[in-house]
Amino acid sequence: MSNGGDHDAGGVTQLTLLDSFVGYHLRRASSRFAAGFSESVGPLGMRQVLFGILTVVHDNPGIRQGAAGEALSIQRANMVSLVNELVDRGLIERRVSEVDRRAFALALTPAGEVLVEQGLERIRVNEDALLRTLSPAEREQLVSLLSRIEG
Amino acid sequence: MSNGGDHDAGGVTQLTLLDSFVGYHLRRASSRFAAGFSESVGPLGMRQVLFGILTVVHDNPGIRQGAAGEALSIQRANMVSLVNELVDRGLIERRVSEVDRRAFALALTPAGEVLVEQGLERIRVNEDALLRTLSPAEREQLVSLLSRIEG
DNA sequence: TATTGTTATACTCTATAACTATA
DNA sequence: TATAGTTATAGAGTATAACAATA
Repeated sequence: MSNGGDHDAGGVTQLTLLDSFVGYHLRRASSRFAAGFSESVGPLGMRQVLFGILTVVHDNPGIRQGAAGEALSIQRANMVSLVNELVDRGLIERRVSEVDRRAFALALTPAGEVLVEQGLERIRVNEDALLRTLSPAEREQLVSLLSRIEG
Repeated sequence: MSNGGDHDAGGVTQLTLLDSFVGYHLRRASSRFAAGFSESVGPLGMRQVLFGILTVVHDNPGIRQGAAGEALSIQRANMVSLVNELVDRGLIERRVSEVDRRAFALALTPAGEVLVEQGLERIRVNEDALLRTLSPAEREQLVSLLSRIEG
């Protein structure tokens, strides 16, 4: 049948060009994990960025707002509303630093600690599901390769 | 010196919790590659999404707009303005499909073909730079591991 | 009825520039 | 003069719902 040169509607879409690029696969895999995060941790009212901030503050109690953003590659200007959101929800305590009155020292509240623990558990379950096709060794290798190209 | 419990300003920020998660590393690596893409291909007026569409159309001349979006996980509604942009810039030709008059058949214009070639070359250079710390075998392994967790 | 593309809309993430208060 | 945080704003990616034309 002539289809006037149109692409075969029943055919498989080719991705030859994109397939050879690492950036393309990173983009797809990352977006898949982001979707999994939304499904599993979203019901706790958490987004990836917000949870990232919580964990950094968990690991570094009293950290300055700017330093927390720096660790996560979030710009100062964008940290403001994100931290506000966490403070408003009672997950983070923000007080003026005693060593530099320009700065804020961030710490988790008890509610914040609880939410971090709940989130971690859900992320673990989610990642185990998404990575089920990889052996533990392959999974380690993936993390190792990725951390070597992060910067 | 007492700092009232504040985080040591000169200390290294810990990322213990995040570090164990694949999703976190994917997010960082992907964002690094996206920045590299912007730097190298951005001057051609290309963004990752737009270039993705061009390559899919290149690989599948006459493909329906919706099928192209599907291959890239772009929703129908969001394809409209993206394809408009490419058509307005003379990179893609959009004509009513001869086999289904509801659909558009997409194809690259000569200018689109040229831009794809230019873009591919720049992406190659960029990826070689970002992946310089990996051996060819490790690079292949990374792509292989990533494609196994994409879907 | 189902599907293709469209419009309208909203939320989030990211980026820049100009401002304030403290250092 | 430089730094920490703020405000305002704009661009881009992504998501949903309702609609018209066609199958």
